[in-house]
Amino acid sequence: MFSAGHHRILSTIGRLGPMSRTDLSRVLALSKASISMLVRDLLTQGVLREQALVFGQGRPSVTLGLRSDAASFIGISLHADPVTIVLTDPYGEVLARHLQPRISEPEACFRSLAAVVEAVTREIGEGGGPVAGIGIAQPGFVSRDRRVCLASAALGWVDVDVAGRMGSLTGLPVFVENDTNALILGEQLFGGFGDRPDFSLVFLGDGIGSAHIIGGRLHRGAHGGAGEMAHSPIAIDSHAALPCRCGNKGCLETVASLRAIRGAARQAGLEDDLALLSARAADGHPDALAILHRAGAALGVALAQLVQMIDPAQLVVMIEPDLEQSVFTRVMRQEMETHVLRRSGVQMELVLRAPEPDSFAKGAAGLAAKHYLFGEDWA
Amino acid sequence: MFSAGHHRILSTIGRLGPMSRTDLSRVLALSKASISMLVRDLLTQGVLREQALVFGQGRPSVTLGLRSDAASFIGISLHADPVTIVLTDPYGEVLARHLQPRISEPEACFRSLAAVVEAVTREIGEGGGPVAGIGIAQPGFVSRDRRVCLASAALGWVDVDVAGRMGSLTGLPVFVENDTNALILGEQLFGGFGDRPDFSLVFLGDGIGSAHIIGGRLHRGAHGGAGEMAHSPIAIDSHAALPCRCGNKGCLETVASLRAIRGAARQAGLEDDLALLSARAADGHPDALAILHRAGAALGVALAQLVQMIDPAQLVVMIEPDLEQSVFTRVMRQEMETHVLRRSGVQMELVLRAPEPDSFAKGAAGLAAKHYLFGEDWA
DNA sequence: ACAAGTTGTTTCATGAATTGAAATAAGAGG
DNA sequence: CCTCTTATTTCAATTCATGAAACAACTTGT
Repeated sequence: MFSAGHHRILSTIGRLGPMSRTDLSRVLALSKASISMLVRDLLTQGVLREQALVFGQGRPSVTLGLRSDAASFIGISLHADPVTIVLTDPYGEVLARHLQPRISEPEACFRSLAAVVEAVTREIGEGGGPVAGIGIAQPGFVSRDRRVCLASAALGWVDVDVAGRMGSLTGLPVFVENDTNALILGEQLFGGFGDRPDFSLVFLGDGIGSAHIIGGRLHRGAHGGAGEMAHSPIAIDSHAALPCRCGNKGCLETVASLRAIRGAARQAGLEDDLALLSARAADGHPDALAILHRAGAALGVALAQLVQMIDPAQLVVMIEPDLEQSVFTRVMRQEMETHVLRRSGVQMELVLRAPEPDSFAKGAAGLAAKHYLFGEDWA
Repeated sequence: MFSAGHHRILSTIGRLGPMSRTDLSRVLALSKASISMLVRDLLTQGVLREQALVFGQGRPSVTLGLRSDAASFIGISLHADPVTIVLTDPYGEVLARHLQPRISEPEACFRSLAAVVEAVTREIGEGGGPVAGIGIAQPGFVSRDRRVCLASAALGWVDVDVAGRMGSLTGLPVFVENDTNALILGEQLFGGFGDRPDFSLVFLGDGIGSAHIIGGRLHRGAHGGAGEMAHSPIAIDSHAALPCRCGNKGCLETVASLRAIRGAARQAGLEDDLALLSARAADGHPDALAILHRAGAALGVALAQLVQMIDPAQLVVMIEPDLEQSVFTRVMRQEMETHVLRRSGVQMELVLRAPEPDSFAKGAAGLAAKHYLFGEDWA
């Protein structure tokens, strides 16, 4: 379909936004002649469009952008129950959304998902292009080729050939990825931060996950387990260290996860609702303050360790808006900063971001979009 | 000098060891025709040699190896006082070694180093090829282009154009790198472990440093600060947390560095010698045991965090042989393992390795060797 | 000893990707 | 209307890599 040259152009425009042929020639270090030919192909194929004239000295340049109806992508999140299925355009705009109960038995799960994919594909109207692929985000470990779920505790899956089965049910290319990894890849492609070769993402939910983009590529680790931080021993020597489901004590997850925070609130006789807890803390309720302080401090220490080890240009923390304005975030930030050595003039950017309900599914769609735009070996 | 194709062949043989043309064609996914031509060039240029016949079915294959007299490389370690300067061949074999006092004032330092380089270059006899470049390993931060020392606390340097000055003094290409980074790059090239795309190295000395090879490339971080672990807050809530020179308390360095171990030994009224301390611990001396146990446990926790976050295929810990057989190492390993979640059947390899006196200088020479073998943009 | 089979290496004409230089296009500014 | 500047296209040439076939050098079986 596309040659390597075509993919280089598409991925550049996908990452850096619309630009002229001359810009492309500069960025890609290719001759104007090559760009001219490659762009012509992409225009006739209906993937790019000439979308504006930019006037300066000399002949105006024509900015080239992705056509939003070039192709559509399906993203499926198995991160939580209900399962989310979205259809997006190449910019990550959601064109359609479905929710479904999560089914653990693989075959039944795939059949019900395939039925939704079928329906969504048929529903595409004027605005959307043909579906180019399916991305699936799921908790657990995924094989390096993004086809097989090696192990997922949450789903109870071991060595399930997700891409194979879904592929033969739908006839579309399928890409499977760990949920947090899918999330960061979605951020990378659709997040609108331009081209950041090195950044990390931490997701705070009922569990805690992190993922890293290093040198522009997802870092999956030698065994696909990179980014595990939920069981980092943070409160290890504290006398109050809680036992964790992993068998150790004092894991980050036992203090800072939303589940842990709600649990601590219940134990203290408070409502297990984050908004209420934050409000109580803001009013000065000592137990509420203590719980959020402890959780924020623990996460802050873990973030500091991440920053020291990985040194990302930017750290995106996905956190419930209910917590964002609370003492939790304040303490987290402060604790992180005290434990990060800083060379003068050098600063890492910390970004707080509220997870949207579609975040994981959009990330999953991004997997398919990356394959379409970037080609076979983009990660 | 060499084309990209030539570099691909040289780097493959440098990393994976000698191999036949047909092997190269398989590994590099290039046609036999291309390999044939490229190899011919390298043979006539005296960089490769046909070094053995391997008999199997059919025509025997000719293994191609790097000629050890193809080129020599100079490595300079500013890691500690005395400065070490070595001359190596492309296999990392040390052909000559010089020691010099470390001079802080940049210009004087460069002049004295350049004089040694001059002398070493003249001394090369039969065995060695022409000097192809100089690598410099130094504590502190280095610019992304490996030319400028941005900041080095140990040397007191800020924005010193090391490569520029040394280059004009010697007329050779110069590459500067952080000392721990140079060490891991040396391990990668000369370590004899073949081709490991993902591994990490921790150096335990008076300070503690780590470095990571990710996807076959050094991970330097967005600000060149990746791998910092000396100030990871490990013993953070312990009542015995010691103040650290960084201003915080409970940093890894305050417990596990050799300096800290020796300091703790002195405080306990013991000799500040690692071998003696290990021996005492082996005899059951309670203070010695406590000191080594505490240090080993702290490092073990830090290693666990590293493994969880990065998930390397292999973790090389460079540690004094005096400690290697002691309770320190035993506790370190055990503590690390209890805090690493393991998926069944998946194992990370922990390698203990004694630092040689030339380790840093050899790593530095490796910088120049990589440039020679791999071409401009290898990291 | 000889033929057949297997694998490694080289040769050569071909094709694809990319390029530099020149030509052309489309504006701004006088 | 002319000149200057910058963007884009055209075109012939070059570089790079390739597939197929030839050639080489061994092992194995008879």
